[in-house]
Amino acid sequence: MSGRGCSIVWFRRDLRVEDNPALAAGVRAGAVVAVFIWAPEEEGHYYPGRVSRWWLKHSLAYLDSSLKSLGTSLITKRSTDTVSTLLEVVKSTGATRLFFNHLYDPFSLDRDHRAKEVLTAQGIAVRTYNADLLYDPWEVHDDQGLPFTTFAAFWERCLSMPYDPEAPLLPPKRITSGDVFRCPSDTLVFEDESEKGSNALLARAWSPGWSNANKALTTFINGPLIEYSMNRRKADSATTSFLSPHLHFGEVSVRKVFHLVRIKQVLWANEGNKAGEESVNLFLKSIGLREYSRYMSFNHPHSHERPLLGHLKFFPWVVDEGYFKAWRQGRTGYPLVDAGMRELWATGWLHDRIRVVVSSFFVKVLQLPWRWGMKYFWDTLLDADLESDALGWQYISGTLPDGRELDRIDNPQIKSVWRLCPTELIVVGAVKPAYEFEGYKFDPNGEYVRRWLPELARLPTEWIHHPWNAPESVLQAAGIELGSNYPLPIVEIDAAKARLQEALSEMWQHEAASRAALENGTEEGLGESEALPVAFPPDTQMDVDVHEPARNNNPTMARRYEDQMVPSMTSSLLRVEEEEVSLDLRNRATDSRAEVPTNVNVNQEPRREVLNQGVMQLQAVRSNATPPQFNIRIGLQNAEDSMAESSSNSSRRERDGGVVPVWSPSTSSYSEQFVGEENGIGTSSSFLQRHPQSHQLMNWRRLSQTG
DNA sequence: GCGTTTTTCGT
DNA sequence: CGAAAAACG
Repeated sequence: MSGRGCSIVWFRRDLRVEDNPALAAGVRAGAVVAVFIWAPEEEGHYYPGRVSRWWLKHSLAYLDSSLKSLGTSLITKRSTDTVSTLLEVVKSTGATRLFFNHLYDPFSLDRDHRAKEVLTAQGIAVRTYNADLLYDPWEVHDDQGLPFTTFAAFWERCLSMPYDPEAPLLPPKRITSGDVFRCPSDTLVFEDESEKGSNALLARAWSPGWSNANKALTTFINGPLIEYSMNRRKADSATTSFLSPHLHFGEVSVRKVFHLVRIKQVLWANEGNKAGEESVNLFLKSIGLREYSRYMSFNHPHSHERPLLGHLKFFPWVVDEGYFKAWRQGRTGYPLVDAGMRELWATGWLHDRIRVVVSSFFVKVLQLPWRWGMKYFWDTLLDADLESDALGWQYISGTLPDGRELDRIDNPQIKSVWRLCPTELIVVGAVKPAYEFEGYKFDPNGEYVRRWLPELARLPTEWIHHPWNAPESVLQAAGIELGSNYPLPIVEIDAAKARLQEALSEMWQHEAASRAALENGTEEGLGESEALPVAFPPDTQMDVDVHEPARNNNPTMARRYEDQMVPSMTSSLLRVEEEEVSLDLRNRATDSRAEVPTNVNVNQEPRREVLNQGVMQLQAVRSNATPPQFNIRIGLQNAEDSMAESSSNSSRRERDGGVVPVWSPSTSSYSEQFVGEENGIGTSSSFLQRHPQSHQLMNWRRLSQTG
């Protein structure tokens, strides 16, 4: 593979030189031009937030200096069209090969697919690799070759695959630089003047860059990991790994994390250290959730905008921007929620447990549309990650096949103890006032609340999580005047509970009506247009500050059935409306599909729908009649690859980078149908028990029909 | 100790 | 809600 021309190594969210298969392949092939392309407008509404861009800026600088010490440097390009920019880079450097690592978010799946097609058509050899996951999504499936729909089963399989995840690669010793001088870098601007001040503080707490990521990993493994199972629920303990932003940008490979952690586990197991072993399992589970988020995103490319189970689209969301604002500012009147929201705003960071608290409060108490919350997380979290956050919010909203349901209100009658969903806010037990509020579980001494809500700092612990119950004298002594320097609860919990039940019964009513309509064939019966997910509205319409409604505790407030509207919080840098994009893409995909190179032996069915390559493979695996097939294969392969390919089976390895995850935008109709199918379900769990396979079957059948 | 009841917890 | 763990007697 060496010889004429150099290789482009296209860096994206794999900003490291160690265990970077694309870089390693480039180095193996000869001279390398490393390039990073900044085209955030392509991410649609998910233009990275301020802190995320701050991280990226520093991570890129770090990568550049690492590459320089190895013999080349990082070319940076500003672009509004990544694929044509790639093409330019190829032309100007005379490259003949392109290497990059897989991403699994819907934007990347589509863009990478196009990149591969376009460059392959230009005679460029495109090779891609798994660098982000233990296993590529299409490697993990059940015995029938179908993707898992529950996390537990998925993760169990991951941990018992017939082959281990790849061992991490060492960094290259030296990189032969391609003709980088023929391809000048653009200066990338990641923060504007107004953001610099806020960003200045970040550097005190965080150090982006791949070798800092390694340091964080080592620190964690040698320190807090062993206590992980004990401490994981404390809101402010420094016992998490703090790896998530590093992992998001690929500064450290998850496979390296996995291997090192596993080694520790074996060690502790030998010593009979049960707690340590358990800690590792728990930590690995959180790694597994990250894997699962990619898995879900790959198999259900719309999971960042549509509930996976369809009933939620009938939930009457409270569309109240005043609530939304109060939540963002940490002025809901619930100390733990408010402390969390202020920490998020101030630092871009939240402990996982607090994320659950604030997002549950958002969905279940305020009943605001979940996507608003997800968008806010995206804009403010240092480790904002589309797939992980989508999974998290869907989990909270009760729309995952294995998640808990939205309406988990326990035994209201039996014991006059009720909870608004398990771990979240409230556990009432008349007997134990100290544990009346869930806050005490995560923050038993109120230290976390006091840190982030100085106005409550002088309140005794007894009342710190429910100041509205405190006697007036106590409040006075603490210098608190509720409704003045700290808000009264924005929503009474009982009122919220009643409203939630009301909303849920409304949801099921609508859902049943819709199902009935479907069965009668009168599909349009119940305001489908109203209930159908709508894409993002024009920014102005949702601009949060345009019209702030008076804070009303009025129970009859605006409710809407569109859970798809997301206020725009970033200054509008968006290029096009989403519909336009997908329309555009649909055409493009259809047009280009026929042009997929078919000069490769494995590409036996070039005309096959490329809708979801993972699925295609899995079907092949299941039937066992044909080996897995990749409908898109890159042009030039060497003989080894072809042989590996033709002898492949379900447990094949993809070390040598033939596969690019493919998603074509016609999936939009696919997901709609998925949701549509699920509308026929009364409760997801019972349905799944009765028809454990129906998810996949209906799903995949639909898929092949769309072809 | 061990059957029974209570509490916890869940991606 | 239902399984698993803890607490009870």
